[in-house]
Amino acid sequence: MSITREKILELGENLIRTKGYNAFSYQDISTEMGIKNAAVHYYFPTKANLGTSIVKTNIQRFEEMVENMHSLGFDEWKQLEAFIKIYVKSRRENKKCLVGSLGPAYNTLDGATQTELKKMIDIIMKWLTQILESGKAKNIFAFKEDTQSKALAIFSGLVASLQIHGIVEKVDYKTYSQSILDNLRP
Amino acid sequence: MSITREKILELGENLIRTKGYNAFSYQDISTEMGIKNAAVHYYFPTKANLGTSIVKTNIQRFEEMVENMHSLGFDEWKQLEAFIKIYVKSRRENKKCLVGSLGPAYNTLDGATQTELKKMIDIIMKWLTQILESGKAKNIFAFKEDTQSKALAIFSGLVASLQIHGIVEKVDYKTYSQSILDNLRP
DNA sequence: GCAAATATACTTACTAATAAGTAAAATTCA
DNA sequence: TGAATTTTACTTATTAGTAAGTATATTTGC
Repeated sequence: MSITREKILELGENLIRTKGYNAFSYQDISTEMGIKNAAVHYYFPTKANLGTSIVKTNIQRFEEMVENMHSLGFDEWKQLEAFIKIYVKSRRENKKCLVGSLGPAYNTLDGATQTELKKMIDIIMKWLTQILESGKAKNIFAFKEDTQSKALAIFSGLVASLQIHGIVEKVDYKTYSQSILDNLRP
Repeated sequence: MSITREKILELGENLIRTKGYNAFSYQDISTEMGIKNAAVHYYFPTKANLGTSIVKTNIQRFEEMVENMHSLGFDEWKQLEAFIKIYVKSRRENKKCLVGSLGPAYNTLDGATQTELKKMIDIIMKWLTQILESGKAKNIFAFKEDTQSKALAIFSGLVASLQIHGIVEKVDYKTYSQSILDNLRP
């Protein structure tokens, strides 16, 4: 795959995660890369196309991580820990996550982008629910709510706390993210 | 206060909460109201001005609600329940909350709007922390995490679950929001 | 091996639409 | 009347998107 294409995807993702989908333009990308905006259109004919590709790339990245964790024999605790680490890293880099960035703009997104975002959330939620379920069975996790609600609470908590932390620094993010795990301890 | 001004504020807030700050225009408001875009500029010279006013209105609304709950003698449980109800209502109306809508666009907002949004989050977080703290002391609530983290978890959970629920309907929102309270039961 | 054809990776130079914002005139209302 | 409100008629800037052209590789046919 082309290096230019890859760089556009990377820059586009960063722009979405720092300014939001409707606040970034092809000019932002082209200027940063020292190319013309038509060159960006060469790789991604429309902005919707670029947006969809960015979400697709993220789904792939997540699925590769899960596969990787399985092949490394990670247990449920270690898997959840690794997932939380993605958010700790995002916080450190002052970036929101893709779901939190695109979520509020959902109604303005192209149909294809909406479908991919929906798919992404679905994949993450399914994985998280399954991890919590089997972790509970093995007595690695303990919680009283139903698994779906617990999964949504954890995921939502990570997504929005990233946004809130980007605005007010109330609690240390590391402390907060650690409390998620502590709270699941049997 | 002018009825036109009030209607602009209301419409603006709805637009932010359904499309996001950077996706709505003065045209959206003026067309909907059957006036010209210059008339909107008469009340709110700039978009930043309108955005700031919308956040300020929301702060006021929240503070009035808290005052009202105090004068009605609501205990900590009832207060938290009332706060959660705001989110259940938003979900029913298919709207995100202001914090969740403006959060991802924070870096693109005007300085004054940023300040107000920061203030709003601060007020909500302080109130929530205090409710949890005194509720715990009275044995109305029980939780093991530190109060700040718990407050952030609850607030973040409400904010982002609204966004996620607007995209995928995994869990019934009522069930989810109920689990927040159930989880705090001693 | 080499010329012709074609694909790749762009640039130049636009267009059409929409954005925020403004100055001045017209209207409404008290 | 005079102040508040709203329209008319703009400007300026930016946006996504496109048509046409170019240099450089790469492939294909002979």
